[in-house]
Amino acid sequence: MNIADQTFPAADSANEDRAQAIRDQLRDAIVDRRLAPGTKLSEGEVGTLFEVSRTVARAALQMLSFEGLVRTERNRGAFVANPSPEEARQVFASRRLIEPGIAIAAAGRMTPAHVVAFKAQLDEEGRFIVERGPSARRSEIKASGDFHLLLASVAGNVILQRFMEELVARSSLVIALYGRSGISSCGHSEHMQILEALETGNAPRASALMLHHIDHIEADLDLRVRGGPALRQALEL
Amino acid sequence: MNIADQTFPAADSANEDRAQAIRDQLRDAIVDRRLAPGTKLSEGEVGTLFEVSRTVARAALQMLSFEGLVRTERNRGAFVANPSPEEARQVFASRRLIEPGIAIAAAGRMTPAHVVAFKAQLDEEGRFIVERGPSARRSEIKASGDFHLLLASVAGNVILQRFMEELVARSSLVIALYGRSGISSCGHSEHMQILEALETGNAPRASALMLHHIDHIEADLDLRVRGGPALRQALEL
DNA sequence: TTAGAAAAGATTGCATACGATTTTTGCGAG
DNA sequence: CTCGCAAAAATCGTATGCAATCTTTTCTAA
Repeated sequence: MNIADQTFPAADSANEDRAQAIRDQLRDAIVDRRLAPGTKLSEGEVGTLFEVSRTVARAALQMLSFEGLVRTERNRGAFVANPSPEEARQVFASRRLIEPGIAIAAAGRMTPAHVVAFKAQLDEEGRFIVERGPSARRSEIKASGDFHLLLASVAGNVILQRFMEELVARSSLVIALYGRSGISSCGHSEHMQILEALETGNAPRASALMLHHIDHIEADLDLRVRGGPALRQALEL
Repeated sequence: MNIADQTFPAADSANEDRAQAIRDQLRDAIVDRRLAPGTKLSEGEVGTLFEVSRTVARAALQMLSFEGLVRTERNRGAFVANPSPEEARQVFASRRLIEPGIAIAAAGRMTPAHVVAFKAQLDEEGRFIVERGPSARRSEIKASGDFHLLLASVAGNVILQRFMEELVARSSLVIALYGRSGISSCGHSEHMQILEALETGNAPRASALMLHHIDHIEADLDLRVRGGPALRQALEL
């Protein structure tokens, strides 16, 4: 696996917790689907990959399990989460509840610098959409999530920001699992509309657009159980 | 079945993760104000107290730091969180955003068993209010939080439920820090009104009542900085 | 007397070791 | 050939040890 392809520990992350750095890399790998749901992440393996002891690897896995990206079973190990359709629905129900409010808060705090950041974000997003292929699709899902994270950071509530980080990460997993193909071009245009509403300070419109946007994302999922949940459970791993 | 499982942490949690059991006890102590904000929680001390190694104590502290109840500083240790007024405002802003939606969801899922559980909860809450004294006041804060947690469990979204657990725990800390005295009797009656709306399936009313209730809780805080934030920062441990 | 530096002490970060539990493998009986 | 069972391997849970870092104390010099 090329998950730990970071050569030098950057000066910044060397000063920080190594477990946190490993968590970030693993999270990226999970959200990008380089690690498939259900993949076993043994402490020893993660430790050797990142050249740390099991202690540190274990701490990283524990953090991911708090975020819901990894499920751990006692005396068995850690596995990349494999969210059920029901979990997927709850993720989007949570987003429907939270994100319109975040959009309203953000609309009242937009600065020109924020607008610039959003424009750059949307440009990047657009680049991945014109490309095709599995790699571009992964980047597209990630970039789409980054839009929502940027919005949450503008809203200025660190607690809600952390909630959104978790929800966006889990959404990426869900989209990768249950997503249909040709969705996100429409998502991109909706992001642009939302930015427009934010720029003009039209909070109600931004909020309503966000709600529709989330609905559209969820509507483009195929949440029917494939072959029944029991079978799925039995076959996984 | 949702409030009944708050029994003694004896046989069940001995079989479970010990770190989790320690986390629960520490969280209760923090929420109950038996551990004052700013108190140092050294790994060794926690370990000896609970008769486990530093490894296990460390894991428990890490969990609490994820929940925002404990703040850890590298190479310095863990301390009971000391939320700033700004953090307090963000906690309640988050609750204003999330809890009305939870009330709506819960209103659509109430069963007679839920009603019984709520009645029992409110009875207990009332008992602590007639009593006076610091111990009763702590129990009162905790019982008041339990009402909101029960509501979240009825709503049936495990993700939102976890968010609410964090928000309620942090709220308890904030109330203990910034709360004025004679607040909660009014809170109790509001809880009863909310239950009434839930029983009759009046979701909009339950939602509106919840919003007012949160406003009232926050209004009864004194969030003025005491002596300036710089001084506060300088003096605290 | 006080400022500053050096040593002592305490605490965390991390690695490693060992027992416990689970999973896999190997082998013989049916 | 399949099934069951026991031994082996793998993996986790936890304790402990050592080095690094931070804090406190102590000692010296202006």
